[in-house]
Amino acid sequence: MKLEQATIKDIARELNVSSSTVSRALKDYPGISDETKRKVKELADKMNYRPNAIALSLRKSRSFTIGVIIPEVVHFFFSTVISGIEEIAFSRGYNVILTQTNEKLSREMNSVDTMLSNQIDGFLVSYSKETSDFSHFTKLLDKGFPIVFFDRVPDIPQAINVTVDDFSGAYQATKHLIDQGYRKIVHLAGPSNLKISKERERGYREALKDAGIPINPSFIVECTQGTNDEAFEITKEIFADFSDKPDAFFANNDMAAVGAMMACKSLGLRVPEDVGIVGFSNWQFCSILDPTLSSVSQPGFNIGAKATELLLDIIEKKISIEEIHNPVVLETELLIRKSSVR
Amino acid sequence: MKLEQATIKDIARELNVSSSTVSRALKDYPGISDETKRKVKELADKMNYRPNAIALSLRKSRSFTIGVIIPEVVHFFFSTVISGIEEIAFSRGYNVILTQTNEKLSREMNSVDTMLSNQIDGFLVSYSKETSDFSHFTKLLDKGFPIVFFDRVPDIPQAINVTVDDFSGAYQATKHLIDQGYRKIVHLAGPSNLKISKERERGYREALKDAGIPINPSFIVECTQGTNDEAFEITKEIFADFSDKPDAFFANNDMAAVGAMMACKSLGLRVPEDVGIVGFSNWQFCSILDPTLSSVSQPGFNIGAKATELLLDIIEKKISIEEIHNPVVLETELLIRKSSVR
DNA sequence: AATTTTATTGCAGACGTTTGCGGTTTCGAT
DNA sequence: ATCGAAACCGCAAACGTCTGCAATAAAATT
Repeated sequence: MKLEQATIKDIARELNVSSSTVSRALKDYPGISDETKRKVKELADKMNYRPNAIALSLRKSRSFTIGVIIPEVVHFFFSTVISGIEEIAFSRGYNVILTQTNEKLSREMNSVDTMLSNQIDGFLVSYSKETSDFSHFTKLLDKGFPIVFFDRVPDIPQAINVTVDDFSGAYQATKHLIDQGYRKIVHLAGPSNLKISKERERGYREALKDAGIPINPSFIVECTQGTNDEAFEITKEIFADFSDKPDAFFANNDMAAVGAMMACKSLGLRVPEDVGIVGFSNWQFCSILDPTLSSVSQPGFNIGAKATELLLDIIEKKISIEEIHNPVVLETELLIRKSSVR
Repeated sequence: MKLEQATIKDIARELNVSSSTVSRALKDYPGISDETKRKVKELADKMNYRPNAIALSLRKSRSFTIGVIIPEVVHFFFSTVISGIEEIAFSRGYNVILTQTNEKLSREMNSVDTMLSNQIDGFLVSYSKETSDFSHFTKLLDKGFPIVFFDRVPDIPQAINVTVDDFSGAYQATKHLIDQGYRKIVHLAGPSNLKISKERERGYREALKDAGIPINPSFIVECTQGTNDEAFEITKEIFADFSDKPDAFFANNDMAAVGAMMACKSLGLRVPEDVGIVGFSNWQFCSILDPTLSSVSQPGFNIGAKATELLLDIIEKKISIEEIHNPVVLETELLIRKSSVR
């Protein structure tokens, strides 16, 4: 079922000129008569000529395609990032090829391989939860291959990273809870091998410290899954087990916050009167919950857009890797809604 | 910054054989001595040889890449579909290249063009709201180029479509409301140029008809945007303007249902006691709303998976286009939650 | 020893483009 | 009439891979 696409050769044959002439005419090279250019362009139009990008890629060893590797597509944050990536890539004439790792390292490595053999010009990656060894990336980085990491970024010197200010977001969120009079704040933390989790926890700790509130280690609970069911169970256990009941939750992500909220409701606790809750990420649903959920917004679209701009600038050598000494950190913003204001 | 990838030629030079021999050895062609094969493979391994997919594509005029065109990535339903697409494509050795149209026809046509010039093997498309002329697709279809449409599908004979049973889902939802004793059911409809909107409305009408409830045309209101804000306003207007107040809402999508729910709450109406609400799509947030939102679930992942399987089967000529006489219709399922049970 | 078979490899051209370099016209100037 | 310079165009090679065909060498057959 192949499409019989017209090629430069076809045009050349029809017009009794060489393919070089056609190629040059189409590109308005100097040294081709206006008459020839006109004829070539006319025929090209008529034959519906479309340059074969594959042949071009081979010739130039460039594909004008970037590879995106993310853990999961079905995720509000990541889909927003993709949108940002797609937008910039499209406007600058690049294609986006996409794979999700489903949080599996093996698949991540596999994807890197097939994308490389497809001659992509660079990578945009947010690595999987399983990834702790980055050699499949450092090997490439060391050869000068363009890679930009976003959101989940590795702690290696060569890497170019685009992140949000997790620390500040978490700090603001916790401080806000304190300002509202909450004192016994539980932190539903994320997987400890992710830098973002650590940063958010650090923000939480710092805010407590600055307010002179002692940190209760048992108030920091790791939610490895990050699902609302998990957080629901954990929250119920907390209220059942602890003699010192908490009066607020700062969750590592919105889903966990929802779980906590649901658990509180099921225990007859009112939000925000009895318990304050703040999430992280500002997913779509925050504003339609009851009560609406306060959350730290991450500019997903901008992350994608910024990372792509950086990558393309590097690919097109508009900037050198050395220029980007320090990581790009985008601002987070605490959106205060009803769940944390009493 | 190009990656100095080892090529077949490099291996050939090193081993003092021709590139043909290397090519054949790597593929275990007959007629190459085991000794040569061993040496070639060893060196290929050592040199970290990776076949150049671009060169292959050029040679075979096949790219093992499929193009996906969707209106928006940041959309629970579509991201789920993408996930299904990605899963099947990956397992069958295909790449996925993605673009979003942002509901713009011009961008849709543009994407078709650049993907074609990238020699993709086939298309997976859900067209934009602006698209009413399908000539950019029919031109290809007539030449036998593989395209599978999903969700938003055109009503043209050549097209191969994967949809869900919108009619049945809407029918079930409406019937459920009737069974629960609601009588004055408003339908928040979708854009009328989309087939899915029409099907859903048809299901709504049919269910009313079968129950012997007369259809009130003013109870069918088009929500062109499909946002909760829009539905919020529309719902408030309905309660303000109509002397005959409705007691239930069946929305074309979940966001509209949320808008209706919020409007009801703001008017002091209780859900589900005073007003029953059912949405469509079963977005993630349905089960975390208060009350939880009944909705018709669309198997997004399966839609993506099924559409991709079909497309790849056609590409690989496992099935002929003629074989697929009637469209693939996947089942929808009404998930009854609290918002519609009194 | 001559001939055929078999096993193993190489040549060359193709996929569609681009591009350095050289070739042919044409024309004005001497 | 001769020369030089524009102006215009074509040749051929290259990107990396595959493959039909031919070639060579070695082994088997007569």
